[in-house]
Amino acid sequence: MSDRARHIPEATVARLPVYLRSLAELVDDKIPTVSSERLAEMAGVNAAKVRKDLSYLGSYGTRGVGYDVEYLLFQMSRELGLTHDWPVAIVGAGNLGSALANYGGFTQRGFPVAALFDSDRAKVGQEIHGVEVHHTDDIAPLAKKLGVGIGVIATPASAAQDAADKLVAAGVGSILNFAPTVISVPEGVSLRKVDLALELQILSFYQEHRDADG
Amino acid sequence: MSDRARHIPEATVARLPVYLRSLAELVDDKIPTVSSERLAEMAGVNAAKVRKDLSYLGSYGTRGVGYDVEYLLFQMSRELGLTHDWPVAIVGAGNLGSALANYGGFTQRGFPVAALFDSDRAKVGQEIHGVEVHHTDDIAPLAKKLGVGIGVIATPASAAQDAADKLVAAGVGSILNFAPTVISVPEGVSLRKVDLALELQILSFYQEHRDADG
DNA sequence: GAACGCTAGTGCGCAAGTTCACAAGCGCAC
DNA sequence: GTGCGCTTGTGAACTTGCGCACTAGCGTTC
Repeated sequence: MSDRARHIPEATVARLPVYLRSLAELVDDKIPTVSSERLAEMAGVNAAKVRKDLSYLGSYGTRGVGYDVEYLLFQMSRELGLTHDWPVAIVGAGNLGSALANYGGFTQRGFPVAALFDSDRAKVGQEIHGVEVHHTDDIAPLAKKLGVGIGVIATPASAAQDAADKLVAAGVGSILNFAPTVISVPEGVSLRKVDLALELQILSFYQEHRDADG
Repeated sequence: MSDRARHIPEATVARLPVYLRSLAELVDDKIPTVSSERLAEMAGVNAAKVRKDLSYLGSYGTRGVGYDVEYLLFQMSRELGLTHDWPVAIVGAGNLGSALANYGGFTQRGFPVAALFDSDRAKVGQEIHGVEVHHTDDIAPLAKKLGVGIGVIATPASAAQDAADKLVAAGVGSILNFAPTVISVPEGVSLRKVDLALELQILSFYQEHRDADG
């Protein structure tokens, strides 16, 4: 069980939070057990996939019955590292950075915004949603001091790589990049990206080819 | 050439906008031709993958030389359907919806915000970034009238499915969902999702398992 | 015009991910 | 306690995607 936890496929990891959300809904509705089929429906995937995904966490189901919702929720939270908070640093206090800092969903889900950074000295010292803006030169000492493990890049594309380098230098192990550019990080650092324009362009492709393809 | 355009793999489609951005940079720098290797470096992928991806669009390269940047940029824009604007409708005029409407990047990249919708009558009639807020009941007639092909859902999770249904009823063929929930759409409608909390939870997993895995 | 250097295009084996289908096994009914 | 229905867990086939390594072919030099 704990042996195979080391080899959870990426695709499975990306689905775990979706299952987690579904389980949270079931807890709210006071539903004690759930079958893979029901969970699959809620998560928008195939039932076999649910069972295989969950099997990577261990054998937490009961044949003929299903999964104990609360127990599975706990085990999954533990596996995802959500039993404790992850202080987050946001680099870039422009429109997007401010919006993210103001967005309560982060703190609520265990990702409190511990610090904001910007390279514009005029912004340094300001408070956004109760978080003070610091200069990007201070990323390393401050992020370390605050125990930041996850960094969010909300800078313009031109400043993104520099922000990433500084976050990595500060010991940050995971980066979520909102800047519309490719950034590179050393091996061992996790990197994910969110690019709104890119998503729309992908949809544009399918929209453009809709008629032609039937 | 045009035969195979019908079968471009999803993974390739998702990378095309990244190449497009790289090509735009090259045009800005007045660089006339580019090799697959250089393009791969800029896009953060493998050179062979670049060549294979581009070959789905047609044989636009020259052996021994590389790709003509402007010509490839044009062909790719055409393929992605970016030679004309795609009016977008945003459902949900809360924090996120407003932020998206205020974000100039959409219009700039050919996705003008044609309409905003909200179920809260108090918000109807307000203007956000020059776009009037309409009631969600009016999605069908208005979206059709404005020629909206792509819809963005920025509602709370509880209202997301209803928003999707209304967009689909309005003839919208592609939906970008920001609500933290799974929504279902009829076959033939493209659906992509952006979920910030989910991304952070995925990073949390790798952060939590960093030490154990070496 | 022949030979060489360079780069696109692609066939093929491999890896990752998905799905089917079935065996294992739990709980309930009688 | 025996049998039946239900649901998990997983082996195995299949699909998709990746990347190496080779071939095709353009342009330039001599």
